[in-house]
Parts: sequence; C-alpha cells; structure tokens
Amino acid sequence: MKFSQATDYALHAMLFLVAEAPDKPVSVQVLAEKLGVSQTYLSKMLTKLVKSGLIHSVPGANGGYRLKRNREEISFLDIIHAIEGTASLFECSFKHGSGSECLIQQVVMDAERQMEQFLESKKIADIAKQLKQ
Amino acid sequence: MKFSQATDYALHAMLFLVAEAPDKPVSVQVLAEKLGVSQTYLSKMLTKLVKSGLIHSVPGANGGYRLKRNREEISFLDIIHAIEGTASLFECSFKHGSGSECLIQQVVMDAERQMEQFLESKKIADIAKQLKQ
DNA sequence: GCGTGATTACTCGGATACAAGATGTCCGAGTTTGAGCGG
DNA sequence: CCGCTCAAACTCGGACATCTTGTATCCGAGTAATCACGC
Repeated sequence: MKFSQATDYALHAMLFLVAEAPDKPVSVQVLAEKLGVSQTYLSKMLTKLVKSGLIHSVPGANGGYRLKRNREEISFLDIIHAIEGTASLFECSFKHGSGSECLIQQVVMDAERQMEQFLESKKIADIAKQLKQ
Repeated sequence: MKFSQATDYALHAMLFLVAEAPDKPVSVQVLAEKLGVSQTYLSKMLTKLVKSGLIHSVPGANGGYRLKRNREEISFLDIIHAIEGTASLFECSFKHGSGSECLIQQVVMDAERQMEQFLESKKIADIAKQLKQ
C-alpha cells in the first residue's frame, strides 16, 4: 500500500504547469527535463491527466500540454484519482451472512473518505503560490 | 495504491479472535477454515501480528494464537501497520533546492495522518460488540 | 507572391520488457501435550 | 503407579513458485506548423 511513483510525477508536473506555464503548452520533452524523469513514461501520466479533463493536449509542432480553464479548482485528489483510479482502497473478500455489509469494510472506507476530503480541500494552485513567495 | 488482501485476512482474523475466542488459543487450521482461506498463507499474517505484539503464539499441541491482554485497545491502525508496515504512503523522489522540504509531500503526508487518526480511534472490540447484538 | 507539398516537432496508442511485490505452497525444525509402555 | 519415551499436534522460518502490477522503453500513426519549391 503505497502511492505510485507515477502519482509523484503527475503531481510535480501539474505543479510546474500551474506555477510556471499556466497558458502556453509545454512539451513532454521540456517537462521531463525539468523533473529529471523519462519522457516516454511521463507522457503516459499526462495522457491520464488529459482523459480526466485536468489538462489539454495540443498536437503538432509547438504543441504540448496545457492547463484547462478551471486551474484554480484542481485539487490533489483530482490528480491522484486521475493516476491511481477512483476504486476503493479496500474491498472485503468474505461473504457475510444475510446480505449485511462488512463492518470492517465500512470502517476502512470511512477512513479513506477522511483522507480524500483532506486531499480534495488542498488545491495545487495554493501550493504554487507558496512556492513563489 | 490498495490495501493488500493480507490486511483483509488479518482484520477478519483479529475480529474473530476478539469476538469468539478472547481467551483460548485458536489454531491456524480452525481460523483458516472459518475465514475460508489458505492455512499456510494466513499463518504468515499471524506471525506478523505476533511480531507486532497484538497476539500471542502458543506452540505445541492444543496450541494456536491467542489475544494479548490489551484486547480492548487494539485499533484498526495497529493491525494495518502490522501487515502493511509503518512506512509513509508517499515519498517525493525529486531534489528540491536549498534543503527545503517538498510541499507536495507535506500535503499528502498530512492527508495520510488524517486517515491514520481515524483508524487509530476505531477499535476492533467495538466492531465485535456490534456484531453480537 | 502564392499555393502546394515535404519536413519537422509534437502527441497518441499499442506492444513489449523487466523488476518488484503480493499471493500462495512446501518442507524441515522446534515445542508442548498426551498416550503407551516398562519397571 | 510412576517415569520414560515416542508420537501427534501445533507453530516457526526459510525456500520456492506464480501472478499481477508498476516502471520503463520502443515504434508506428496521426496532426499541426513551418519551410521549400515551383509556377
């Protein structure tokens, strides 16, 4: 149980876009160089971010990836969900009698919700502001 | 990023011990049969629970696993930490200039702490009581 | 000078490779209980 | 009846096998901008 490296990449890539290039598209090449990671692997993460509607891809020459309009509203949870998926962290694999739900699962899912609420309240834009000052 | 099946096993095994056999040692064989999982794999989880000080192992005939004294105080977090380890869920892999810490990492670790506080407040014994009524 | 085509700089998606971790099995060693047997 | 031995019922730990997932690379296809060339 750990957040994947991919999430780390995605969070830093988004932070870079918000902080340094809110309007111009940035190519994978530049982004990967800034972060010091592989281009091809980073591009997979960016593709996921596009599919989740957080950023926009601009094909062709001078293309790259650009933030969407709602940049102030992008939360940590949005990015994490884009990479890790939205599935629950815990799923009970036992059959409990008479259709009743698993109490253990309920507790763990409540705990998960605590974390998600926190991550939803934290916006990438706030971190970008802290960086600049 | 998911809780492992092993955690699922361990939580249910502990719930069984607290609810049904607070004093007598229970063998892996019986426990595995109740849960419907493999004996040998379950025993690995129980070994981890022993090393974390949550249960006690009784070797020899009529042996098995027995709860320790502080059974009322065992939290979900104790069990999860025993199986998954206590390492942080997130570790930033980038070098940030001038010794400053990664702001992203701080946010995610704070979120993790939210979840852990919740899991620490939930005791297995409370769930056992709910089951009985 | 203007349109047309070729080249270039990108993204996109699939196929592949590799390593690590989760899951599960097997077996030998150690430990306690209890039964059996000889005195 | 007492004590000794031995077998049975357990846990413990390591070695091993397998499968999934994360990480990473490579390549061909598609797309847009820019450059070159011919008229």
